[in-house]
Amino acid sequence: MLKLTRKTEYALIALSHMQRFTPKNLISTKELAKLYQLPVELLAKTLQQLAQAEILEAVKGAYGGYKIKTPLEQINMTEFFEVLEGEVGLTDCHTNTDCSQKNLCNIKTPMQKINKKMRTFFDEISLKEVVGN
Amino acid sequence: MLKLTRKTEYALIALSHMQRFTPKNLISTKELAKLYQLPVELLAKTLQQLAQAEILEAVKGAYGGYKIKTPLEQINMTEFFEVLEGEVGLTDCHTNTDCSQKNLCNIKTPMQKINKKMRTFFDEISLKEVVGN
DNA sequence: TTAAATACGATAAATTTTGTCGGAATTAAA
DNA sequence: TTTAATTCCGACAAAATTTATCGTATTTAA
Ligand code: SF4
Ligand code: SF4
Repeated sequence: MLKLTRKTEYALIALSHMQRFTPKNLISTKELAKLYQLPVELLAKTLQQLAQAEILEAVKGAYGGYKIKTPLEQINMTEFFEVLEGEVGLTDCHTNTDCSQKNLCNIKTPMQKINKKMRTFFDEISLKEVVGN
Repeated sequence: MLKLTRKTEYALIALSHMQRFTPKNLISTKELAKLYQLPVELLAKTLQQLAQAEILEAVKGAYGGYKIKTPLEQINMTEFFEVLEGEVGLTDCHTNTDCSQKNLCNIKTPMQKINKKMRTFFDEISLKEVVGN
C-alpha cells in the first residue's frame, strides 16, 4: 500500500542515469540493465512506455537506444505515475465501476477530496526533483 | 500502486459509521458487516487491530462490540495507515534490507526526501477529515 | 449454562506484480 | 546485401501480496 511498483522504480533509476550521464547521447536498455542489475525485459517495456509518452526519445536499430526527450523539470509526478500505472488516487470509485460497496459506501465523498489533494501533492513534485542531481 | 487496501477502506467505513451513528454506543463486527456488505472475518481482524492501537475500545462477550476510543481529530493518516499497513513511504529502503538494487541504486537519497514529504502530507490529514461528517 | 461477542492463528483463493519468452520491425555498419 | 544490435509488442509463467475463509479459544451478559 502506497508503495511504488518495481517498474516505476526502474524507470526512475533509468531516468536518473540518463539525466546525469547521457543527457545528449543514447543509451540502450541492455546497458542500463547491466549497470543497475535490472531485469532487461521489464526495463525494456518500461522504457517503451516512457517513449510512447514522449518522456524519452527512442532510436531503433543497431546503435540505437533512448535519451530524455522532455526536460524532467517539465514533468510532474502525477503525470509520470499515470504513464506507468493507472490514475493517481487512494481509491478508484470514479473510474472503476466494479466496487461492490459503491452504493452503501459512506466514505466516497471525503475520499474524492483526499484523492484530489494527493494529486495536487504529486503535481507539485517534478520528476527532476525525484531523480535527484 | 498508491491505492488503499480493502482492509483500510473497511476500517474507514466502519469508523465513519461509528462516528456518525454510534459514538457513545457499542456496535458489533457482525452488524457493521451486514450494514455495509463487508466480509465479516476480515472486518473483524481489522477492528481488532484498531482496538490494539487504542483507536477503538473493544468490549468482549455477549452484547459487546466496539466504539471509538480516541477522538478521530487526534489521529492523523500516517498513524492510521501504519496501524493497518506497514510504514508510510513510496519505498522501503530504510526498513527493508532485501532490496537487491540497494548498492547500485541512484535514487535512494532523493526518495528519502519524497518519503518524508509524503509522511508530512498524511500527518496533516486527520482521520476525522477522511471519515467525513 | 448458554449465546453472542472479541481474539488469534492457520490456510486457501484471488488478484496483482514481476519476470520471461518468442518473434517482428528497424537500421547502422560490415 | 547481409548481419548484428536494437526497439517494439503480445502472450505467458512465476512470485508475491492481498483478500477471504475456517477453526478454535476466551470473555461475559443474561
Ligand atoms: S466506493 Fe467506497 S469502498 Fe468503493 S472504492 Fe470508493 S471509497 Fe472505496
Ligand atoms: S534502494 Fe533504490 S531500488 Fe531499492 S527500495 Fe530504495 S529506492 Fe527502491
